[in-house]
Amino acid sequence: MAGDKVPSVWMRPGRQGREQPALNRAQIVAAALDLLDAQGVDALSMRKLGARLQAGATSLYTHVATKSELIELVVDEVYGEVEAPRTGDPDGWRAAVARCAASMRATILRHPWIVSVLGEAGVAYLGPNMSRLSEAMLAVFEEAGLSLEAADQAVNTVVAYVVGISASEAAWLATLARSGRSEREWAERLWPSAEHAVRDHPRLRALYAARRGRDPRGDRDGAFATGLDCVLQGLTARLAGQEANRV
Amino acid sequence: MAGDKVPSVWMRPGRQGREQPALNRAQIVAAALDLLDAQGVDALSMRKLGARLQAGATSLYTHVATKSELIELVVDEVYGEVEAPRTGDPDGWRAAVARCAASMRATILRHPWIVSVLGEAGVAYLGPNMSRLSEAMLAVFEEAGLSLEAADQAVNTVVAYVVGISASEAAWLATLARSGRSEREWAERLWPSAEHAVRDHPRLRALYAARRGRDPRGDRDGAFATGLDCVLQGLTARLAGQEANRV
DNA sequence: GGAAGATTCCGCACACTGTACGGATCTCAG
DNA sequence: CTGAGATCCGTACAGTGTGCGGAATCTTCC
Repeated sequence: MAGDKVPSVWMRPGRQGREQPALNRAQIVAAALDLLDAQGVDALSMRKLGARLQAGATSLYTHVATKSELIELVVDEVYGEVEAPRTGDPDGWRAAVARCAASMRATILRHPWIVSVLGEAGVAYLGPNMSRLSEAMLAVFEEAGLSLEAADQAVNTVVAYVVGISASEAAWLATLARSGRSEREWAERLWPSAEHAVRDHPRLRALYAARRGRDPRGDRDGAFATGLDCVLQGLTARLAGQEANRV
Repeated sequence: MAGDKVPSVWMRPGRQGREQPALNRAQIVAAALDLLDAQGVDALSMRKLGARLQAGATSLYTHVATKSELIELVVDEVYGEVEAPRTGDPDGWRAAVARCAASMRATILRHPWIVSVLGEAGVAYLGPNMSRLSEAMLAVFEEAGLSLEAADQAVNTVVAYVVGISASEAAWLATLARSGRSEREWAERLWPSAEHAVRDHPRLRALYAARRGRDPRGDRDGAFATGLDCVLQGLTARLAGQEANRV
């Protein structure tokens, strides 16, 4: 009877004796991030995560209330990778914002699974990293001459564009990763289906046809920058308008 | 591809007696949409969906290869609610695009769960409704004077903004719906947590404080329109630039 | 008629999920 | 030494997507 239950703590060579707690939040979040990056969103289960930490699944619940909470933590962790803009950038606010936007896009593309988690994470606006980022962008726009309300507007607009376009790119990348094929090959395979969908749509057909031979990676950066330029252009105009109103 | 069988929606009396196939794609997709709208994304399971159609769970697999495919179909169905812009709009291309964008946002807010499914749906660009929408927007931008490539750019930019901002609004609404509380009440409850997150961020604190008393619903429409105006302004500038280059 | 083949429906089973619960083991304060 | 509290985890439960095999029904051809 007594030998029935194995005191598993002893059987864990690296980890036995509890001179220190074996698990902690930061560690769990980091492992979850690893797992997500390596295997995608479907592979994140409490059991697998526990295994990766040489711990039981339910042990995690000592440090994390629920899986959703864990995901929110991971998402904020990812936001931590975004390079926030600084006020007083010698290249001007536009360059600062553009750099931040590029960093944000790169971060999302580095973690494509984040798109499928965007709904779960709900209001992650309260995480420390997201807060830091928002504050920094607000500061830059204020410095550029916008009121706080207008700066908020501007931040929301820019972030919406960046997240929107990065999400569609990331969704594409994630589908690729799931299928394990190269982009060219996959497009080739997709083509018949696309062709059908596109039968009555000459413009779409022309676009698809034009893209067939080209490397699709190359002009995505350009497309992002061009669109961002549009948004910033609009903001600049608004800024000028506000100054005009002030005078 | 589309099941061209006549909708056998009429009387299904007992459940047995199969004078006509009892299930079909369109019906399943419609029921899934209903379920999602009524109960949110967590409530969509094959078993529950089957029950709602008075069918077994695995029966659905005769008409739908996989749950992901079903979701893609539902997403395209939703896109079908978006009012596509028409060329030759008497109010000009800008108004046409703005109307379409507003319709798109309204559609997303009517189905907030779509955010949590945006990752699954992956490349839904091939659905008939999404295709129709893309083609229509391309046509409008072409009419405005853009090349096909530039029009594609423009469409992507506008859609990214609209989806991005609507997604963040929808995520908020979905969290609200999950908690079943009124927006004001929820914000009240959230406040302490927000206050902590915002301790070292004066601009964020000012924004939160300013929003405390106000009705948050009212200026969201305005915020959307303002941001969209920015984007369109930028596109207009680009259009002018292109014309200048041509001359 | 009746037989052969398709199509549709579904019960069962399997592997897997998030997490509630209660007990085991540890550390530390008194 | 005693208790309190933190931490870890085995077990269990309700629920998931879906593969499989069989049953019922419809269609087609003789």
